[in-house]
Amino acid sequence: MTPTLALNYYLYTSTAPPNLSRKRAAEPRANQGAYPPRFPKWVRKAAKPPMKSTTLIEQHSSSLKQALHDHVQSGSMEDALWVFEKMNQSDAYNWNIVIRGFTDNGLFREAIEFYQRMEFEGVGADNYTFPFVIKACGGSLSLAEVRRVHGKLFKVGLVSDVYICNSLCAVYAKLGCIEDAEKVFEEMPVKDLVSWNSMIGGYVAVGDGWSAVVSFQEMLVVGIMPDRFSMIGVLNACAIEGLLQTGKEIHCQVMKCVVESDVMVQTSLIDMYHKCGRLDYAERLFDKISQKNVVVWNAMIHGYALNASPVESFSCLKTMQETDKLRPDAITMINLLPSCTQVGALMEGKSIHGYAIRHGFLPHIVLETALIELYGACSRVKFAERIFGQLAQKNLISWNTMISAYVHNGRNWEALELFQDLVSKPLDPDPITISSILPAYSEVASLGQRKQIHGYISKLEHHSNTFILNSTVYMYAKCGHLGTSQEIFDRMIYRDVSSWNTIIMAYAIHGFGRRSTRLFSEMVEKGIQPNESTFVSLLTACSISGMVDEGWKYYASMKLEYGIDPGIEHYGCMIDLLGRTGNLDQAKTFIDEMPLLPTARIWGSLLTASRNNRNIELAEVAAENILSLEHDNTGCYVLLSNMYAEAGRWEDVKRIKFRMKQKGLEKTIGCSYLETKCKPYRFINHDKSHVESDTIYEVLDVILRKIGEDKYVHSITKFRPLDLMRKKQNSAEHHSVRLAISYGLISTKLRDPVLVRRNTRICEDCHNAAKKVSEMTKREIIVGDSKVFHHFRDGNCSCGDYW
DNA sequence: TTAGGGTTAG
Repeated sequence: MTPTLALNYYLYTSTAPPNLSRKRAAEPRANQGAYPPRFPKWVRKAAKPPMKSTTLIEQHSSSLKQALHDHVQSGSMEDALWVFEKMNQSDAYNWNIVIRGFTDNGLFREAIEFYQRMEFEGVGADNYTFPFVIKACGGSLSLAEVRRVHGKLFKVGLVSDVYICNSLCAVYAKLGCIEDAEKVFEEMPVKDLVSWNSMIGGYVAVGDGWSAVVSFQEMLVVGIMPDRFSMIGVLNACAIEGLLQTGKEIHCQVMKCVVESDVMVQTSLIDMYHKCGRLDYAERLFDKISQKNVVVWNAMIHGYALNASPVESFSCLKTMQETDKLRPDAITMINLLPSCTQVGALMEGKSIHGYAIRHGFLPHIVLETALIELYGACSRVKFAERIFGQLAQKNLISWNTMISAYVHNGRNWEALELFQDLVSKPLDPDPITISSILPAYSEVASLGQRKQIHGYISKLEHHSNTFILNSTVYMYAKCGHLGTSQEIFDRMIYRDVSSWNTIIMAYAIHGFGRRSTRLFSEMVEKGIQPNESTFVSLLTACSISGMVDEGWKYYASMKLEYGIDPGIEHYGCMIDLLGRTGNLDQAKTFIDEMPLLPTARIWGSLLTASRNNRNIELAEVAAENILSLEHDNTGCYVLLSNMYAEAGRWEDVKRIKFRMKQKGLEKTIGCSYLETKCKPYRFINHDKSHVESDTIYEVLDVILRKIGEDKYVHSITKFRPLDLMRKKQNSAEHHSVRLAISYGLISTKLRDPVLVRRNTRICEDCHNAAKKVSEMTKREIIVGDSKVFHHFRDGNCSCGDYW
């Protein structure tokens, strides 16, 4: 019989099994795997224990009690039960010790079942029994059991016991039922320090930092002196709400009382300063701690990651190991991984993964989720999938992380499938799930499917959540329905800074920069404080709409008026602006002088600028830098190859193709999508699969004749004959975007715009043709490519011919 | 013999 089975055998039969093991019933939790284990029904339903003679036991009752204590304290629950069966079982004291033993050893289910056996045998539970039982109910996350025990308290007249009420407050809050905790607290005739601490901790547990701070202040008003637990609780509350000033005041109080040198309080202070964005305060405090433990080092590593200082995060790890001779634990790994994710440090992330395996930290759901995020961010979807597939337990965060990994890597169909899978599970999607999946809907789903998800969201508990509405606004903008975005935005009762950032960005990607800047002014007038993302939206608007002077003005005001330091995204927008005006040298100098390490996104901006200004040398520099950061950036290879082709450098085209083949990379097949009457249609170049293909081609031929593009004309004319032949093969005449526009013109209402979406950038020839078609047909044509939406009207494009 | 505790995923 295995130790766990033996333990249950004792629990229900009180008869010794033949091969009694002296081992512990179960090892303490090393990780968050499936624990405690489930037991077979036949063990649970074993017979009621027979009555035994207690004469001998009574003679040795004192030594038996000592033995019971010893076994419980050492976690040997099997032995404790063996002793218990020899004791006086009408004495609640003995039952309490066993229940406490189970609870302290994480065997919550067993604790509850043992209490039920106590009830069954008619032994009256007392004021000591219930705190242990309530704690066990909390441990097993059993709200129904807590309520049952709570009801019992009324019957036995213990509903006012301060210890029991404190336990109830803590457990209700832990299970997310803060109103129940508040009710118990309010009805307590006597409240002590622990009661207040339980409520402060309870508010923190449900993420309500403000109420926790108010509770703390009320506690001081009624004359109760805070202890270390109060300080830790209220500092957590300040961290949640970003209340730096209150946090500093608490720090002053800490300095005045005995808890000043308490390392736990100091860790909470450090964490609070990090979460309030004050690395400097956190560092100063950290340096003063003479005896640093792993937890305080972990808090520091986490703080650096939180404040976008990944290098410092890794330096911390080094010093912790070399100077303090401390061994990193699973939490160290969890705190380090976001730093790897931030800078795309795949090798370092893999080392951490290896370390975690070697040191037995896995399975660990938080650590594994952090690994999924890392691999997702580093485009290693297969690794992420493998970890996700092997998770012993999946929680909502792990599902959300895997969905985000798919979306981040453009694997939108897989993301949708996974989301559907999640919906069929008992887990309820939360605002993070919805905001993660909506970009996939905006990329690949049909309008019908998007309306379906919108309907699904409106039935969710969080349907009016600002976070979800912001994502919905962006989803409609990203799939070309800017009007719907504006309608949802207008109907929002509460708009936060992200709502404004979203709508500014929505107009930005559609090339309506003026509208974006007007919205920014409106936002400021309404007293909304812009943040870093506001300026990303605003600078994107200026960049896409070619508003160069305004761009520089906002870039300057960001720091001067709002005290916001430019981040990598802002620098990217400025390089786009410089590229637009043809200042390639300035753009390169800008990159060289940037205080941040250039990322692939930065080099990507330079590459776009080089392409649009036909500077192959600089494009090569940019591309090499991108490929040194992202070896499998297919788009980068393709763009460079197209530039060589346009310049007639066919040897270089061959060289790029060879490199791509060597790396197993394939060019993304360019597709154009059109939706009419909620039916999606997909076109590839020279596509003839559509049932109305003949009509589409006939209409296209007529249009091309009318706009003077019926003969092969290319933007670059200096080709050798052989090159011209190669070019002819790639003629834009029947490119997918033209086929989609042609079908759009004949299948939609006359006054409606034709909306086409592409998975890759629209080529220059089709861009020119679309301008002419809009002029000739007097129809608005909208083409959303992989970067921006082009609104073609009266022969002009909203992008100002730069994209 | 009872209650509350620092760092951990988007």
